[in-house]
Amino acid sequence: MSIVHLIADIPLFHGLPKEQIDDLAMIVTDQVFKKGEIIFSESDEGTGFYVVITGRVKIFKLSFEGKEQILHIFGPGEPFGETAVFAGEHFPANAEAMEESRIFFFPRESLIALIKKTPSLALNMLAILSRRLRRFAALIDDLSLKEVPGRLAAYLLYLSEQHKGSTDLQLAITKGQLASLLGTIPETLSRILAKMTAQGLVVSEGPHIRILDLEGLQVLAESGGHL
Amino acid sequence: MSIVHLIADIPLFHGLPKEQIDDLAMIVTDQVFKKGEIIFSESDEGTGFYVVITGRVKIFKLSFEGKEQILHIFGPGEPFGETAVFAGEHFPANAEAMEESRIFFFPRESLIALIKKTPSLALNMLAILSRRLRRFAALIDDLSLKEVPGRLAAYLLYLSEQHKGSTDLQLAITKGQLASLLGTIPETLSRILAKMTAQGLVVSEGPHIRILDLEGLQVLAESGGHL
DNA sequence: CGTCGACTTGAGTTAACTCAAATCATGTGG
DNA sequence: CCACATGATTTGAGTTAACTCAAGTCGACG
Repeated sequence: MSIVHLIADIPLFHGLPKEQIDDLAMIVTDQVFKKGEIIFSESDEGTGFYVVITGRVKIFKLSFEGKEQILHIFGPGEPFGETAVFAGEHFPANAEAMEESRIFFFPRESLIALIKKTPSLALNMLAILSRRLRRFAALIDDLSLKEVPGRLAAYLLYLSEQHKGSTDLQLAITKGQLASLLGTIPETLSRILAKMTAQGLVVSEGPHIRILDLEGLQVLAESGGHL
Repeated sequence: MSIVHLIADIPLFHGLPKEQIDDLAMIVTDQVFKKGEIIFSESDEGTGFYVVITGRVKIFKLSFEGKEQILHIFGPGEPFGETAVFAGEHFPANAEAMEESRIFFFPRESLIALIKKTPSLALNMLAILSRRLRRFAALIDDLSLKEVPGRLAAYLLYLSEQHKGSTDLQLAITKGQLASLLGTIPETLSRILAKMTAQGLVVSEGPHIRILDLEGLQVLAESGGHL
């Protein structure tokens, strides 16, 4: 597929006139990152923003001792690194390709110029940032006010919703990564899954998890999460 | 001061032509909330956004058991509740006046219409949301990867920077609220302050905290925080 | 002076952590 | 096709930071 079509397919740019898409195609940088490659680091200067075309990218923070907290996992069509364009000089977190990924990079000035010309793009961008703020608020809520079982239950319910309410879930990430996403470590996650299984809430076999007691999980997620 | 001047003084609206300020003045709702009054709750529909004119407002989440996590404390000139305008139907958290506060309310449609007309406003708004995302990322980092002493140290250093590097700090909030801001409880905060005092890092007398060992605090904040 | 809220301190409990080791799946080179 | 290296996951044992509950202190204000 041509660069122009790939850009036009990015939800952020939906509805843009052809001319401006062409402009974007002129200035885009097309890159491929291998699995595990760092796209940018926390201290790097943010000279532009990125969009995932294929593959997956994780945005994460690292503690002093090396423990990681995943903030986002982005897939095709999703932009990342935009806050550096609008707010500051450096990126607030690290970005790494979780698998071989094709990434488009757009320099800062062109995005700002484009937004000035295109109100609908500004509103798209505002909507995206607002949704992320909302997700962050939920994550803070979870980290601060819920225990790990509650977070896991909430996550499983979220996955279930994504799949139209299916109770047959396939993890797209490893359990270690899930642990990092939930703000815990693999050992703890493993133990809690074992407990949930013992209580008949779920069945877990490798990356496949089946929800047995949807209501039970809901109670767990809402009540802060004591198993 | 007139409504028009008050609106023109809001940083978000800086640089707007007089005509549009007048438009805003026509549609603004001017409200006063007493200390402790709820401005909106998590489940409320977000039909617009707010700006603090005088006083202070806290944005917070509540756990099932009633523990609170403060997400923001906003003062004069700062907007809040905007994410509901761009992203969703309901507010993602609760808002309460921490003291008697004068609050302006702007309905959703007028803000969106204004942004369509005014690219610089869009960029202002994007910058504000980006800065908040950044702050949230830092908070998530703290909650997930640092222990309470590290968070407290980081907060004290932040306060010191706000006051041009002064080591004489005056808390603008109660220690209980500080605990909630740091994602802990008053008892824990009290104990940690006592420990820090015992180690000669700070002196704490009521709402007044003096930093004795700036470097020590920096080490504590950066290293995750073991006292 | 008494009450109320804010703060501190003590004692006991626990969720989640660290460290260590065993198990399992996968894939590669011989 | 097998043996071993690699990474993911699980399980066990011990430790700890931070929590809950309870009690007491302190200061401001009516």
